[in-house]
Amino acid sequence: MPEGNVIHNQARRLRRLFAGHVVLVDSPQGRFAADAAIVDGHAVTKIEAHGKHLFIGFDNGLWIHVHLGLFGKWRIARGEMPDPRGELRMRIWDDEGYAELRGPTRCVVIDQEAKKAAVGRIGPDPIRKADPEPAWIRVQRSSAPIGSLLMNQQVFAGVGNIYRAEVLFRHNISPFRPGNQVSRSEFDGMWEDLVLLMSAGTKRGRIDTVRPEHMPEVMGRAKREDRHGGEVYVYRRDGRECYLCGAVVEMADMQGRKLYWCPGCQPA
DNA sequence: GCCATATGGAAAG
DNA sequence: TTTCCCTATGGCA
Repeated sequence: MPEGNVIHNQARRLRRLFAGHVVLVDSPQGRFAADAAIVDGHAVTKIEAHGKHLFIGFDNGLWIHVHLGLFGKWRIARGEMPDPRGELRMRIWDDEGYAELRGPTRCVVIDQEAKKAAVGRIGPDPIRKADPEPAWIRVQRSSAPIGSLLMNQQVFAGVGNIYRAEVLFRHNISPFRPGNQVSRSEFDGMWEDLVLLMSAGTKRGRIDTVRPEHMPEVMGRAKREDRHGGEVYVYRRDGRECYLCGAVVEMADMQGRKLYWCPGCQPA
């Protein structure tokens, strides 16, 4: 259940474990078996994360392309590989460690050209400190709500439901405001914030968005509330009071995903 | 056991 | 805009 920060974090861990190593690859579940055989026994040359996409490169010029989707999970560890358990789509391992992949939306072997095309399909990734100009152009020309544009991977690669809700809160912008009514300075502010928040999220392996000066207010209450690994202002806090203004945090469906915002801090 | 839920995205209509 | 896919887990009987 990952946003871009998690994918970049996993890429780093996989890199530390396997970069330069000859590895074995299989698919206990069977659905990746034919593809696994193509890279099995080859050396890993590089591992890249672009937005929520992960690419594992091999010395035969091919790549494993993984997208976790909503349910996908990696288990990455040093030591001896355990016996297969559950629906195990793919395993990569050597003498030093192993990685297990379950439930991905996408896991296929592709060539260099297809890899390049996949990267080209997505927008700039804040974690890669990409040039935000293409995102600004899309936002500025669109009448779609900014809450929807932030989730569009062709506009902002790697942003997911938590960062979407939180960055809008931090900049006091209503998720329903059309992209073409977002100013350049508001866009720049959100982009810079995403670079910092998502980079920090990559290092820590969790999402924290509460500013240091607000931590005292938050900590007193957060303990009794929903825990999901980080401290946030509005994500999954619907029905509870905003930490800053006291208004009740709202929730609505936006294109099939749950959207959270504070009507007090983010007026329409 | 059953049901709802989850940080996502593509295909179908 | 709706439907479908992928898997595990936690709450409830």
